[in-house]
Amino acid sequence: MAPRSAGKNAESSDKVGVICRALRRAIIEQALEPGAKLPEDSLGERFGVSRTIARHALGQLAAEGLVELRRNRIAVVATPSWQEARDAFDIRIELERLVVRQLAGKLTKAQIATLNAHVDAEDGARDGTDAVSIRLATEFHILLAQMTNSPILVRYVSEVAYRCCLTLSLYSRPHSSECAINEHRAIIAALVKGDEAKVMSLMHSHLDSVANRALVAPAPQRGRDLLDILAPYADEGESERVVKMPKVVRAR
Amino acid sequence: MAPRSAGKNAESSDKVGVICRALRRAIIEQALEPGAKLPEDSLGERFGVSRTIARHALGQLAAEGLVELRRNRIAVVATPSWQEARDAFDIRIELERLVVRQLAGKLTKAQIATLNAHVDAEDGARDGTDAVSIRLATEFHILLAQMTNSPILVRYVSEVAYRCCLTLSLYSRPHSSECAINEHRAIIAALVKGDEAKVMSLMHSHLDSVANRALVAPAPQRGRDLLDILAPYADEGESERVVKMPKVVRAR
DNA sequence: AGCGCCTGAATTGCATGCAGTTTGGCGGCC
DNA sequence: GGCCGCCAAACTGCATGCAATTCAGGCGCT
Repeated sequence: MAPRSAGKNAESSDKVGVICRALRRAIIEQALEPGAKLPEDSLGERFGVSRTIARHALGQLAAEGLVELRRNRIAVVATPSWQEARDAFDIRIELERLVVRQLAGKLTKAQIATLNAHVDAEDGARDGTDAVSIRLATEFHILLAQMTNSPILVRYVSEVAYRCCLTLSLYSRPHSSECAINEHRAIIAALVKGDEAKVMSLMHSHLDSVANRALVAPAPQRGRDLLDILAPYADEGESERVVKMPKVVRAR
Repeated sequence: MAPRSAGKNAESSDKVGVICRALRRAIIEQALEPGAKLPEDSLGERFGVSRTIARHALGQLAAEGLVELRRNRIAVVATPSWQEARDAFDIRIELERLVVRQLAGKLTKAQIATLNAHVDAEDGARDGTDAVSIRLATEFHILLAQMTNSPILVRYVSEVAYRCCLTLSLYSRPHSSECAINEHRAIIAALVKGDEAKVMSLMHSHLDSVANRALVAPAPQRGRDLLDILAPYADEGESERVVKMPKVVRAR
């Protein structure tokens, strides 16, 4: 909540940053599904800025892998392939092992309190929407990364975590996140105890289980990613030759 | 060399991409030292585009951590702190272990040939400038990452490798890179042999040795990063109250 | 001489305008 | 009826212009 004076990257306090954060959040809360169109005009209008700024924001998000930018085409929310999702989780596991390795036994009391408070919040939001639960769970991991005081690590963990979030909305069954909360508690406990090996294996299995629960199977027989792209829209417009986008930018 | 149809990110074939690649290369070859100013006009003029495009390119590079963007201030080539450099190498080690783990024993003949050719090129460039050697060594690692066919991994390894390059120009002694070449050859051999554990430990020690050779010491008594920032300019303009930038954007 | 203010040049922040490309739908043709 | 080509609308790619901010140097004051 605090302004977080640590430099972060190129989007603090300016309008581009506002748009980026808003879109990121909308994406990970699945208000914007993969494949949703993001026209520069609509974005600019929605946020009260010109296309130039909206465009710049899209560029940043594309660099993070959250949106896809094709030349002369409307930007869309990224639709990672199943393989990319798998890769993202692999990378995430390694990065987060690094995080907890650096953190084991080195947490301050205040940090421990912060983490516990966050997990309590996760617990409290259990009866809310799935989207909020997912966001909070993701933010727990980012919170951990931030405690390493390594901006680079924060950036990479954040990015890859967001990316994983994105894939959850594509390939995941509606899952209960209770176990995740317990696993978060276990990780905090191990971190406090300072057992480096333990906490690394906990984190590993935690992420691995999330990945396995989420990335159920390569889908029926997905030889083409076209199927993946159409998957979210399979429940309506089945008689049309070409599937129209059910929701565009959601506002206006 | 092929157009590489794989989407990559938001900067293929457009002018922004050209500028990004040029600047990246200039930075890792140390033609642009950390702290060098990058005014939008000069960039635009140099590349024959408008400020808008130059600005966008700077945004992308900032997202990669190669340039620093401060509001209302001229963009500069990033000057990572010693700690950030250390962190970058830590992350890089983990990521590249992941790379070689996926690659061990799975290289095609063509890939092996490509790798060997690259190392030969490194060898051939040994009597060239240091900058070229460093670039080639870095590109070897990126080449490896590309062979995983994981775009995400490619992106992260590239970024972090570039970042490490950047730090080399700040904290490294002029080192001979011959040993690095031999280590590269050893890694290829182990990859071909398919010994996963061996290749991972080789990669680990390879990067670790580079890091240790490079990041010699925390510098005299760097309580302030101001010292780090001024370090590259310590050899001239010593009588001035405020140090002027020795070289601006190098062209015009 | 040293210090601070003040002013102009340099530079960024951002919106707008125009040109080129894609899109989607309509009408004609087979 | 189905298919192909054309056309207008939508959208992006990019440059330019204007306002706001920073920066550098000079001037006056102490």
